[in-house]
Amino acid sequence: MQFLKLPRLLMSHVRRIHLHSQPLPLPSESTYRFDGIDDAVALFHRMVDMHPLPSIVEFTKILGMIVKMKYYATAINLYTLMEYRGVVPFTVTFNILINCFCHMGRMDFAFSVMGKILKWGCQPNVVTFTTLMKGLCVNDKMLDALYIYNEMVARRIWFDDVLYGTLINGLCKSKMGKTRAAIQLLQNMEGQLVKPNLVMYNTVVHGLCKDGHINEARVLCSKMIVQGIFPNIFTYSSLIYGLCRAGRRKEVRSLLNGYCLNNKVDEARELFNLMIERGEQHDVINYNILMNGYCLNNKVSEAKRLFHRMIERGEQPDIITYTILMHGYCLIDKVDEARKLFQGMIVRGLVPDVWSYNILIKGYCKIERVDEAVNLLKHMFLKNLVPNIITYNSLVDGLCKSGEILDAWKLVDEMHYCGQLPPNVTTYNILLESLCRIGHVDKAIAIFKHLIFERSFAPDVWSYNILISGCCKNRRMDEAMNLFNQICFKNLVPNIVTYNILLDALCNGQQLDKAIALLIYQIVDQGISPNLHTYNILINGLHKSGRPKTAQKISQYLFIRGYHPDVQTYIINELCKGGYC
DNA sequence: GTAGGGTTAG
Repeated sequence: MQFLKLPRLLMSHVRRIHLHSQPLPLPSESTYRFDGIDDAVALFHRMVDMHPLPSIVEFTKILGMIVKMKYYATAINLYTLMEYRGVVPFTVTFNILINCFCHMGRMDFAFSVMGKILKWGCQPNVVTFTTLMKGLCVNDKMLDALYIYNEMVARRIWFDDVLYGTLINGLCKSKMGKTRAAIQLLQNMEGQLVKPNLVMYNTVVHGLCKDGHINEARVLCSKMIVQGIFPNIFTYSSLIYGLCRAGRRKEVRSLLNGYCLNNKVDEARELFNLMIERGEQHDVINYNILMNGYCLNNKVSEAKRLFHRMIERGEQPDIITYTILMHGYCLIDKVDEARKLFQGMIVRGLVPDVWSYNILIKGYCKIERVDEAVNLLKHMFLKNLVPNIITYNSLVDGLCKSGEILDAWKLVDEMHYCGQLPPNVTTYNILLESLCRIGHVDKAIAIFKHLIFERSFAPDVWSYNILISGCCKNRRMDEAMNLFNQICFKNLVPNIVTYNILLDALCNGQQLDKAIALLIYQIVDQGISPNLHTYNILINGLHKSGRPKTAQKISQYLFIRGYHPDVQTYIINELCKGGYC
């Protein structure tokens, strides 16, 4: 009866094989080569019909190859058939099965195979646990990884290098930001038989660089070198990437008009040059990382010079190189320059993708040339490129900023009713922000409620920030506080931007003591880091109200808690000391 | 026997 439970897909294979295939002997040397999945499935079916049955090793080999072809569901179905026909599986077969479930995101089934392993009298081994661990990491269930650890300890299974590698990679990539746990793991390995390797170090170095901890990354590199493990192209790439990012603090950029005083992109360049001088292997990716660093730090001309140098040296720019440069030009509103690069890319035989179109569309929208953006959208359709949500959101934003809010709504309604690419929270936030910007806060709040009821709109903290800011600007503090309280009811957490909006409103309303209380009892107490805006709002507010001493006290209060004021606050404080304020 | 990990860019 179990046969009836086999999926239809498998049944069709079964029927086909019985009707058309002649029994063929197994390849004698037990190495298989398949033209495609059908070929592999056909052989598997012939095998389950043989008398006597081939060994489990042969079945397992084929299952392994099917998994390599990424046909996970097929492998599971074939396993079921095999088991039904009386072939006795062993640990390796089960490991393959677990891998399939992990790839399909079915961790529950993957764990249930553990029960199966024991039922068949087999023992799980380090591969079993590594496979489960990888599945947990990929499916973002890092907390359950502890289970694996406990089970391995209980069963006295030693960690090998693959297991360590899996765990380190999982920790660095986890959404919970567990890079420090990965560093700890590297340290723990010091006394073990299994030694950390270059890839493990590179994974952690990149994790640190990605999170902006460039100095820690450098320390780790030094440790690595002491242990006789030398950096390679990946290590350099991550460090250059990290340095480029370190010089780029969003709030510093916006406040200091693009002049970054703590710019590390020059250090990134030095490292890049060093890498080349040392004769290290380098490629288009290294150039792209540095070019992007220049672009994001408002040094597009430097990026362009690097682009020419790259071509002179015979390195071929790719689609990402062009997109990076186009983005750099769009950031400084030189969209025509970006367009020239776009054309240049096509002349070189490169095919623009959705991403490169999106950069240009966003660029045109930003400089309020929405017609050009719409033309590009039409181009995309002609080229059979499918626009994504970013394409549409850029257009919606462009239409709003050009004052064509009705057209923007029309587009969003089309997205909603068409259903192929429904609007997301960002789309609606763009619309809400446009309404608040032109002072239609009542309308924004009404639409906000309507969207929640009618379109199952799930607002995020940004949706609330937009509305709260709208209320504050219109001196409607009660409504702003009401919305602020709603955030927690929705299981959302206010962020530093939410607080900055409220602080700004309180300072503007001369309610400085309330602002200070908010800083001390809500922001700092809840462990939220104040940013440069927080300092400026409060320190400026206190100075403007003639309370420079309180301003200094607040600075000190934050300083001793590890929050350091930034350049702008420092300048303001210095100016005030000199009596310029 | 045979299964498991791994590093860089928009």
